[in-house]
Amino acid sequence: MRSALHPSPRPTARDAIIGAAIRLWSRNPGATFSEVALHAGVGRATLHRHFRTRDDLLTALAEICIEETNEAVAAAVDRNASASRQLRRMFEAVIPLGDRYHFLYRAEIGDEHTTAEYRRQLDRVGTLVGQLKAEDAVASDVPTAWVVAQIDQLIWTAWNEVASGRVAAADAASLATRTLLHGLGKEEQP
Amino acid sequence: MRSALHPSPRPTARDAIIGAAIRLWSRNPGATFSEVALHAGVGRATLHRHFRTRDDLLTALAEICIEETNEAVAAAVDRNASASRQLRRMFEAVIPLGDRYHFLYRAEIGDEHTTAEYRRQLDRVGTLVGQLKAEDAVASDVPTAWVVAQIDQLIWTAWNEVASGRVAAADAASLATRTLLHGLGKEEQP
DNA sequence: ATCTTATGAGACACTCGCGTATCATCCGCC
DNA sequence: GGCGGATGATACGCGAGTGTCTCATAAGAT
Repeated sequence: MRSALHPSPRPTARDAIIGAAIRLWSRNPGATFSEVALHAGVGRATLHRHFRTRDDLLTALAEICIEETNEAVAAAVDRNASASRQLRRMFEAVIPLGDRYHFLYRAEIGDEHTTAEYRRQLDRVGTLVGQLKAEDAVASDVPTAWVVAQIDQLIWTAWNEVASGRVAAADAASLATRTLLHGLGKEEQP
Repeated sequence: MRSALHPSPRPTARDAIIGAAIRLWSRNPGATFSEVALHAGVGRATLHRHFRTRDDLLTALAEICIEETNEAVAAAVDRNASASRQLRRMFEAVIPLGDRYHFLYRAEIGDEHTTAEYRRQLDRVGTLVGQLKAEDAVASDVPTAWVVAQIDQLIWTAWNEVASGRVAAADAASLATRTLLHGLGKEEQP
């Protein structure tokens, strides 16, 4: 247990590692533990002191991502607003996080607690989809799972296109909302 | 060039390898060369005889996928039909292939020829998007890159949902078309 | 100044997957 | 029956990545 006077062991080191890992694995998901240490300006031994194994670091990042996502959504979404407005705000809150966490998309997280937490996020999206259907913003004959999958993919695609410079970051959230709710057809667009 | 008398070296072996690799890597992209050999009912040495390295096998599968996809699309699409109809037929033709080739989605193919061929496929989709815009099936203010990315993602998502049993295979193509062109909103649907 | 603590550098052993080589065997074909 | 090509089993060496350990050192706290 750490004393209150030493809130954490040299916060800078841990943060440097996390930052470097995110930056590195975003570009190369297969990057070595040694490379992470190198880019963090830290010895490999030190890295192992903070995160015993590679998986430990990975799951730590996943939990940070989930936490940060939850906070961003909670801060942005007004639960009294309409579901479609909530959706829009959610996109706006989450898409900017993509450049930090998109590499987790295909990461294999073994940790139970983390995967459970992720499922809860998807469940919350499922609830939102239910509300969207209730207020006729989404057709009720479309499987909820399909809508949830689309929202997930939309977030990823949005980040990907923004990162590659093909789409402006400012446009991404509205493009995503529009794609989901109204599609890319010409007729009838809000 | 192989003699006509020996059309190919024991076609069964090569085919068994390809089939096993597809099946195995679909479930576990990181599966070992040895595991592929095992599931193919073939010695690891034999596997190396047919495909010298792991990458050789991977790129071979990628080329097979591209080839098969091209053929499926060519057979299904009537180039005289409307662009939106072509899109629909493309979805119908390609989505069933997903269960065999979806694992290539995140595979890192180094081979130049293969990646070039893939780019040509995307370019062809881009051309189709241009036609969609020309006939006002897709709004012209939406970046073409975004539409192409959506089509790509739609194909992947469609397979994924079908494979997990959350969406019926028969519905996937029309869901994808509808999602892209009209979105999942309730109002105004064809 | 001293003592604690985190750190960096490096060495070490271990595992795993890959690629190669060897040899006996089996099958189809002449 | 004999021959040649393909195969299976096996062994070997190699390199990469990982996790552990030790020891000297630098930074901070008391």
